[in-house]
Amino acid sequence: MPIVRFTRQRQAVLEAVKNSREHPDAARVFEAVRHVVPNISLGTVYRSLEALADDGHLLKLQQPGRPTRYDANLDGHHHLVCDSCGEVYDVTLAEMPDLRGLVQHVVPGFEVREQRVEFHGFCSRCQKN
Amino acid sequence: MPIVRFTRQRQAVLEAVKNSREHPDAARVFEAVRHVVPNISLGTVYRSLEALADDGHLLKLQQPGRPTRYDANLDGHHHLVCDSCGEVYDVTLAEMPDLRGLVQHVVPGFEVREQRVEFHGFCSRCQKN
DNA sequence: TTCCATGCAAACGGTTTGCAATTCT
DNA sequence: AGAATTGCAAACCGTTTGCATGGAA
Repeated sequence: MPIVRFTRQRQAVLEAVKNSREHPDAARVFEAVRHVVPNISLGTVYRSLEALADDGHLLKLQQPGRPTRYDANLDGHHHLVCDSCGEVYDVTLAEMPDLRGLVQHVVPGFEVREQRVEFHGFCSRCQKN
Repeated sequence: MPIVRFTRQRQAVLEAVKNSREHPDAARVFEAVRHVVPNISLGTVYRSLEALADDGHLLKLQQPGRPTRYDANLDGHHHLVCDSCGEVYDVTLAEMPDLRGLVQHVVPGFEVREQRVEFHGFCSRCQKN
């Protein structure tokens, strides 16, 4: 379902994600947006993020077991996830081999659309544990 | 915390995952285990799965937005995820390039432990939508 | 003047947790 | 006798949804 009305709320939500240097989740976006649209509701933030992601304005960054984060950086890039604090870093890689061919034939009839490479580990801050 | 007592419940939970041809989630394991340990509780199933995964007896297969699935196949393998029905297929790849080196230097001090490649798409059944 | 979008609050679903009772491969 | 583990139920937390109101096209 495409966005029909680009309302004040949705603009503010999009701006909030763009202006954030991290990859904020709904709660953080809510915090930030309240300063612009004081009586916005959390439900609207969720619906706006969903709509903006569906429309390709945002990237949905789903971390299992953690709140979904959103990313306004639309370039093809990969993610470096700290397994301790959950922080997600963007990683732009010049050369990422296309691995889809390796898999294509394994499960008959499966249509491989996308490969997702995530690198996991511990950021410098969390290594001190 | 390592498993100290390998109780009837935990054995049954482990067996249930091993005997399942799919990658069952806690609810499915609960179903299966009740036939063996009738009055086991769902909480215990969760705690057993967690403990078994921590101990390396099971692999935790977290799909964002979907219930966590468990995998008794401990060989290094990758996953092929149907974005429509959520089914997860194991994929054993003879040659998987090590991509960690590409990333190592991007975020200073980050210790890259693991690379996770997931292939997403649609299984043959779901393509008929 | 539509009907899409919002605010609110309640519901949802998977998972976790507090606690007293049980059990000890 | 001590400590790990269990069953039970309630709490948790991120997210979704129903519904009446509001506002953009």
